[in-house]
Amino acid sequence: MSMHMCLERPVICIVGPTASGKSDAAQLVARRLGGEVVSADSMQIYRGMDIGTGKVLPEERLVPHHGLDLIDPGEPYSAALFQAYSRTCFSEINSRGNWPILAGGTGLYVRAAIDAYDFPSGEQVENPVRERYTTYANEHGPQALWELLNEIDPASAAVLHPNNVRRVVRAFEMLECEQTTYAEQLKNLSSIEQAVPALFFGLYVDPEILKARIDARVDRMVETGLVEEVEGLLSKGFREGVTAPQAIGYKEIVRALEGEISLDQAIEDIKLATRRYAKRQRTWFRKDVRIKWIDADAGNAEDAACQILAHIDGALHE
RNA sequence: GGUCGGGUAGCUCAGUUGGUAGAGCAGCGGACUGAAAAUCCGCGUGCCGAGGGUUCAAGUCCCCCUCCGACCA
Repeated sequence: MSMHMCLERPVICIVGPTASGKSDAAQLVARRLGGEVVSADSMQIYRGMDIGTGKVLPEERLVPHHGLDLIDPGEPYSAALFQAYSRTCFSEINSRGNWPILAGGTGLYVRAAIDAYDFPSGEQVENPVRERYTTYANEHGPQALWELLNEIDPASAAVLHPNNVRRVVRAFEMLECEQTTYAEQLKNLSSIEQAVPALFFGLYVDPEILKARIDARVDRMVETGLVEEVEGLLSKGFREGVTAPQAIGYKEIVRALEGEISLDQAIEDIKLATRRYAKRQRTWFRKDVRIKWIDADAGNAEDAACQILAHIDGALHE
């Protein structure tokens, strides 16, 4: 059950694609406003994954940060957990008299934090249903699994592509564990309802410029020890994780370390995967009409922060 | 200088006996409420190196020029 939060100050959301400069801008806004940053990033929650996720390191933090280093790479996590976590952060930050600044590129986490997303059966992460149906799809094919869903929940099957095994499995989970259906939850979202007061800002960077920035950033990651970071994680059972080993920058270095590809190839693969990720982020955030887009082509965090602060000022004096 | 191979989409290349062209990758667009840096769907973007010729019709055949590569001098 999501209840609507009352905060004295709206959550300042700063979103955008990877390498757009969200983290720096968020810090500067927070420092100026008297705020604390809450990261909405599905990979920065993992301890030890620092360089490859572009995490703001402790010595670089100008204000308190939340949402970083929440769990070990082997542990499961979910948007539902992030919803509960982020809202706890918001109310605590609020009670300290500070501004909550939500910054991140994981669109689902941002929406879970701010919007009236309902996660019916609480915070439970693991259940046997997921594995059972995934196995079924592996053995009988995606189409067969989809047809199974179509028999018991045609409405959900209708909005899911048979090849999207992940979502079809998720639909079964909702049926069997949560007394709701995939289609039903989708319908509830047809109009955006916010559960938390918020102002949205997006950092926009021209794709060509962003590509150059991504390339430079990946090179810098390798120079500052990405390979060593991955080696360290591997020795601590990194492979056992479900989500963490899928992170861009990590899966490619693992392949290089295993001799499947050269390091140079891994670096190229990381750059490409990051670019494609940025593309998906652009698509996700583009449709959210609440976002006020800030020109961040120059890559100047101070400047971006100033623009955001000016808009906040404007919004408060309306 | 000579011989051969090649010049087709951003890249790598296909293209039957002549009927104005198609794959992969990249790119672009999109979906997405419990793995989301994940998962999934859609779209070919073209002076076929330049010019001339044969033909109803040329990426395809002929001539010439040009560029790249290999080999021979």
